[in-house]
Amino acid sequence: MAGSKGVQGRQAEIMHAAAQLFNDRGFHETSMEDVAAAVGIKKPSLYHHVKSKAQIVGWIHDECVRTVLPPLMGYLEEDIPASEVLRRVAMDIFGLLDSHPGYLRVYFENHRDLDARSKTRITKKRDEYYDAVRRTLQRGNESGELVVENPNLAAMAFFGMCNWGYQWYQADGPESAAEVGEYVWSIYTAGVLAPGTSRLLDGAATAAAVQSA
Amino acid sequence: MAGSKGVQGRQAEIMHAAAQLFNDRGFHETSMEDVAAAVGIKKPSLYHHVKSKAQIVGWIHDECVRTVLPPLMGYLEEDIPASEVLRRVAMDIFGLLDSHPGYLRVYFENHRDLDARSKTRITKKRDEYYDAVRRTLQRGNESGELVVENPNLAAMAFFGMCNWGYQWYQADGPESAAEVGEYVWSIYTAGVLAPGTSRLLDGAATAAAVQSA
DNA sequence: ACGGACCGACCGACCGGTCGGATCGCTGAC
DNA sequence: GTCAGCGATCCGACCGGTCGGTCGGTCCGT
Repeated sequence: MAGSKGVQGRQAEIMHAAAQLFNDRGFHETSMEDVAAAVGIKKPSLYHHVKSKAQIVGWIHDECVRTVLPPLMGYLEEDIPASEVLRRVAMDIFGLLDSHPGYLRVYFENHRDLDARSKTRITKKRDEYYDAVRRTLQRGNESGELVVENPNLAAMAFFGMCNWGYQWYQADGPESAAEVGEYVWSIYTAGVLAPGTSRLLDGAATAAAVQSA
Repeated sequence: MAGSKGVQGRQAEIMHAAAQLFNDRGFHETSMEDVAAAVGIKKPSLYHHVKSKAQIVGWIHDECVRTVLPPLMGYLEEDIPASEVLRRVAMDIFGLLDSHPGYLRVYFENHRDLDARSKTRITKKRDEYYDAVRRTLQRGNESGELVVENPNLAAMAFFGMCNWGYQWYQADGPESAAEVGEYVWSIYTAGVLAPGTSRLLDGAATAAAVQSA
C-alpha cells in the first residue's frame, strides 16, 4: 500500500518546494498559499494535488525513510564488518542531507504534524532503522570488532553525529557529503584521541597522559 | 542589561511550565491560554507577567546559554587537557537536559520564534560556545593530545553527539546524565573500535582484525 | 486608597480548507 | 475538419475556527 514508487510528477514538485520552505521559514510559518506560490499556482489549485498540509509532511517523511531504510536492510544481509555498516549508514544520511535539502529538518522537527496513520507507519520504520543500527553495534561487540558497553546509548551517539547534520550541513559547503560522512564515521570508530594515549583515562588523571607526538 | 541573574519568581515558573508544554505539544500547538492554565491563571493574567509569547522563548534561550556558557569559559582558563574540557562540556549539556527538561528542544527548534533583538544576542552566544569548542579541538590537535584534521567538522560531530540528546534523553531513564555524558565523551575520544584494530582500516580489510579480550 | 494580581469579553489577523465556476487540452463521432 | 464532450487543472471568493494580544474592570492585601 501507499505505492512503493513514492510520490512523483507534480506532487513530487510540490513536496520538494514545501520541504525547502518548511526548512527555511518553518512549518507553521509557511502557509499553503506560500507552497502554492512556490510551484506557481494558487491555493485552491494546490488542493487539487494535495489532500492536506499534513499529507505533504507525510510525503516528506516517506521520502526520507524510502531513501535510507532499504539500503540499510541490504547491508545487513551482506557479510561485512559492523564498522562498515556504520560507515555506509553515515554516508547514506549525509547523502540524504545532500540530495534532499530540508527534508531531514521536517523529518525530525515535524513528526507530530503527521496525521495519526502516517505517524504510526513512520514511527515503525524509524524504530526499524534504529534497531538495525543497535543490533549492528551489538554484533560488533560480540564478535570483538567493537567495544560497545551500551548499544542503546552508542546508537544514540552515532545517530547524534549523523542526524545533527540537519542543523549545520550545507550541500554547497566546502566538504562533500561523502567526505563528511567518512570523517564523522572515523571519529565514531577511532576517536579523536591521539594513539598511544591511554584508553581508560578518567577526568582527573588525564592531565598526566598528554604528550605523544 | 537583561539582568545577569536571569528570570526569577513567578516568571521562572511560567518559563518552566511553558518549556514543558512547548516540548510536549510543540510551540505552535501550545496557546498562551495553555501556558496560563499550566500556572493556574487565565490568559489576560498571564500577560500581566509576560510581554509576549516570544519573550518566553527568549527566557528559555537565555536560561540555556546562562547555564552552559559561563562554565565553559571557566574551563578554558584552567590548565587542563582538551579532552577534559570536552568531557565537562558533554556533562554540562546532558546536565542541562536533566535539570531543564524541554529547554533544549525549544533552544534548537524555536530559534526563529525569537524576536529580532534576542535572536542576534543568542546567536552571538551560540557562536561563542561553538568557537570555544572548536578552539579546544584545535589546541588539542596542536599539542598532540588529539588528532583533529578538521576542527570544524569535529566540533559539529561532538555537538551532534551531545545535542542530539534533546531528541532521546529522558531525565527518568535508566542512566544518569553524568553517566551518559561520560559515555558519549568516551566514544568521541576513544572510538568504538576495539584496540588493536588498525586505525586506518578500509571496510573490506576489517574482518581480519578481530579478537582481543 | 493604592498597587499588584487577576479575569470576562472582545478584536483583528491569519490560516487550513471548500465551493462553484472558468479554462485548457485531448478524444472520438460525424 | 470540426465540434461536442469530458476530465484535469486552475482560481476568486469565502468560511469556520484559532490564536496572540488588549481593554476595562474587580478583588485583595497593606
